[in-house]
Amino acid sequence: MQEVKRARGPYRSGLKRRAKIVEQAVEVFGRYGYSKGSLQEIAIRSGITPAAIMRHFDNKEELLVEVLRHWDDAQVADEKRYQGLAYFRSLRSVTENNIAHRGFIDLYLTLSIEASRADHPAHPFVVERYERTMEVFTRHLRHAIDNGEIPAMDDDTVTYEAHLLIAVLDGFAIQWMLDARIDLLLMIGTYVDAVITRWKIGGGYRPEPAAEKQDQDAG
Amino acid sequence: MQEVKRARGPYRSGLKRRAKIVEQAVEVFGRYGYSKGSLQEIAIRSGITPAAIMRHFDNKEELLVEVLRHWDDAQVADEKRYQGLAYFRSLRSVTENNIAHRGFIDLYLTLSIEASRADHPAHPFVVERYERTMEVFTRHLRHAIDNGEIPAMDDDTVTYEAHLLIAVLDGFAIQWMLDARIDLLLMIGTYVDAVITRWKIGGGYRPEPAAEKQDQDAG
DNA sequence: GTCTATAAATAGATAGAC
DNA sequence: GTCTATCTATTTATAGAC
Repeated sequence: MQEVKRARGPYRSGLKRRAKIVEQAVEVFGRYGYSKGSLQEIAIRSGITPAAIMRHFDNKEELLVEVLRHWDDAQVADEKRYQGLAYFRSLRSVTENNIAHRGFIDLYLTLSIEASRADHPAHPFVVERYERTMEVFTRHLRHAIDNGEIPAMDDDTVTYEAHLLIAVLDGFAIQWMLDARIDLLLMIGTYVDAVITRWKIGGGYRPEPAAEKQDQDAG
Repeated sequence: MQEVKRARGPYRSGLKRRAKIVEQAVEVFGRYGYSKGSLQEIAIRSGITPAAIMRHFDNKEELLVEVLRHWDDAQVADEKRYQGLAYFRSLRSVTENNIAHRGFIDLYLTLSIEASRADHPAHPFVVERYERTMEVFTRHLRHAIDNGEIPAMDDDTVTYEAHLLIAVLDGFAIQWMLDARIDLLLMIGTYVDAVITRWKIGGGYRPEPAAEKQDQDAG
């Protein structure tokens, strides 16, 4: 995380300062959200003044864009290294990495909620990132099916399992933010192992549109 | 939801106005969060001035407390009407109710993230509410076990399943906030049905502390 | 490239008239 | 009980010296 982009070019010190600002912005936006996270706070942490930040970024929104880009770079690294079930197993090490850089999880959750309104500067980014995650999850699940790692599922089930996995990851992250004592790695690892086992025995969850439930197994 | 507390006492009109303020505060805090949600916005929606709000509540934090109390009243209603698996089946109608009053879901998620810092005014409330939900879920799960509705699980599994259910509910809610077109009721209903089926066949998920996974089933 | 000083807008909160 | 007017603090952003 530190010492990235140690450029030897003509403006190396400028870039280092800029990287420092972005690094602190990740933490501040993660902690307080984009709206409430102030340039003042970011400036103090960077050992700088708000006015100096405005020399590096035209406005606050530009800084947010840079933060999101920085965040994305750190996340898409392992995406191509694993295929099928191996990809889902790798979510454990992804989680380890996220825990080590807590600012990113804070930022992700905070922005996911804050940017749910369409007029938020980060809204298009958050929506696009969510759709990309859905695409990645469904692709690897289909890959696992096509290669015989797990039995077939229909399209609705594949889509639902992807939604469910994202929900579990996000939901556990919320619990971890609320109480850092919980073992996030264990909870996510347990789910990943369990869901892979479930997929292998053909136990994908299939959404059934409003079947007028009879509660027939109630007593 | 409307017309609660139609008091016939000496100060009935005052209470009606106060209720109106709280009602609008739920929506504003839900939409923008507590910090960014302004008294100005609440005042305009209530057809009133910010100064008038301060006559009803000593400060902004007092208003938040009232909002949380109001929210809680609406939620704990059905808690005692169902036991064991029937309680988990009732989560479907709870979801229907939540969808009908979107402001509460917004408020819950927004505050869960925003109030994760210990210095937030709503932090103790959010933590306590989370622990209460854990207690309710584990109690009903144990009730289902004790009454023979489902096979036994060890304590760690019961706890994990409660964490997991909360994560799924929260995670799906996030997705719904980000894209209101998804069928939240179907997604939650599908999980509830599936997890009950899974519990019945003795398929509770059991967390296994760091067993130095061998990846032996990798392919 | 960073600083000090400051502008312009908005926040929560108070005073006092009615 | 609600209003107008105002206070203080904080926000993003700009101007200009160094």
